[in-house]
Amino acid sequence: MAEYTHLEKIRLQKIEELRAEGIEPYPTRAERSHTSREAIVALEAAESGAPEGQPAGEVKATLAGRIRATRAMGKLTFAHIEDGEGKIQLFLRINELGQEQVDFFNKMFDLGDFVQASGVMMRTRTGEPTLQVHSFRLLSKAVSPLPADKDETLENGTVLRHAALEDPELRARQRYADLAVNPDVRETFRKRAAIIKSIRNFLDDNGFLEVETPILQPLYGGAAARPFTTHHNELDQDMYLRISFELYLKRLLVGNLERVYEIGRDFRNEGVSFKHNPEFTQLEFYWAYADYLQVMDLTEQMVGHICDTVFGTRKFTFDKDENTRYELDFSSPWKRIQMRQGILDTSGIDIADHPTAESLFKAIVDKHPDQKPDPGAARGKLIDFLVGEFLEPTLIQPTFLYDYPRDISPLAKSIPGDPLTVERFEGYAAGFELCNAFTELNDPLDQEQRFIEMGRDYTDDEEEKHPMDDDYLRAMRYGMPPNGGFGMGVDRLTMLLTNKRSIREVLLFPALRNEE
RNA sequence: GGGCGCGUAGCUCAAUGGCAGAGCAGCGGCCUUUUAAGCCGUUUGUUGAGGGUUCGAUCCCCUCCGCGCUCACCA
Repeated sequence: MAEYTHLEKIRLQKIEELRAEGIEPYPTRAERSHTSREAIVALEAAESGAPEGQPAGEVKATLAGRIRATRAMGKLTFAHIEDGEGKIQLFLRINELGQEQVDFFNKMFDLGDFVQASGVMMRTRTGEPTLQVHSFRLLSKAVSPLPADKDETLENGTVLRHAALEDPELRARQRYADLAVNPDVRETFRKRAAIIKSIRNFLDDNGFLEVETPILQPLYGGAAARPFTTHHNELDQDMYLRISFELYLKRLLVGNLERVYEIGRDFRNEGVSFKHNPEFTQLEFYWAYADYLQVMDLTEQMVGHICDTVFGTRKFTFDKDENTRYELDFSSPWKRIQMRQGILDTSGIDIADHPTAESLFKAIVDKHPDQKPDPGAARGKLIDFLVGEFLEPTLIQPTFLYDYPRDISPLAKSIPGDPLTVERFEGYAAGFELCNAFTELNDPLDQEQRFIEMGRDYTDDEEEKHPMDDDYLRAMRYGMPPNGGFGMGVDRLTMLLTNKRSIREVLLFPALRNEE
């Protein structure tokens, strides 16, 4: 049973009074002839002069929206309502409505209520497009007041928001209220939708087939992450929520689907941070007869396409923190840095001189006594450490970092003649990882060996071990075409392109702890 | 999980070891072109929860809950 606040009790009382007067506060149907924007456009069209010198016609409109501000002045009232496209002013006057109706509006209508208003478009003394209301009705009564805010328009035209809903917890927990009062939040999620649509259009136009693979899997794989575990009662079988799409999508290449992609949710039972949410949206594609260099080219084209179609520019501002602003340019080509060279340039260590973990560990602590790599780490993990400490922070402009150590890339194909290195790249921008791709391993015997190594050597953490996927190996044994694969976090791309510092700003309902 | 910080009215925020405040919102008035409308009056609190110290705690201490930053973790 809800506990009502003082403000809510007053509104509940109004609902009763309305019903007592025979007015339904939640009518079943609504009418609307124009959105706020359409009404303003129609007014401007009428003002700009009817064709062939006809007098400007009267613009009649029925609008619907939520009351966001009211200014009652006795015999007349101004209000702003907001719909999906913006705000528009209502003008209620006794001349058209009579004193009783104006008083009724002022007494019974509150901020947050949805209303429908019919009338004629006009301009006020200050020139603001306004609906002169001839009739109005309640569409939906709000019991709880929206988090109050007020917009002040300064003389230079900028809008200053007062008492806006800012608490990040409240905004995430009550996203509905956040969306209702913060138009920029709505805009972010429109952008996000447009980004995903743009990805689909690009891949569809390049001959890729969109597919759906299991989220609920008997075995997880394709990434190094702890899974969520669940149970199917009827089958009496433990199941996992997928941590990647990779192994299922590559099964499809075995089945002669040559270009496939999936956009969907991955689940990783890991920590939560400004760039990690337990569930996140991933894009993966696999492209038969291509290698990682071709995938690199396609990545540039795809991200460029997103920039062009959604934003109309390839230049973006990203505020890393209060004091750090990056101007990013996603124009082709991106910088390309070979990992060995990049590590040498930033840390002074040539990993090619150190083919064993022991040797590399010694080189790191000799050269950088302040650094604390894990003494028990495998060579690949130490290389990863060097990248994270020295190289990654320098990758501000969009950059492909390529040629990765084999032992942290169990699904990627080795470079011919270099058994320690695989054909793999990651795309970086603003210092963080955006995407990950490689020439996919298609040798079933090599793959089996990698699974064994991963289960045995890669980690002591039982949870992180790569489980052997026998069905995947069975698929590979039928023959898999050489191919290039790609994965990208859609949330992180959206963060970069919309200048949001936290993944929670681009997720409608981010994971939060239960409220008490 | 570790460290640091925050939690006060519907929203944004003050304040103090001694009656808990402002603006907005709300409620009652006045006001026929306002726009953070204005003017007069006025209501609203388990100060995140629990415990302790104290004559007295919103403030000091402890525990817990939630959030933020950060480190760890996170191909």
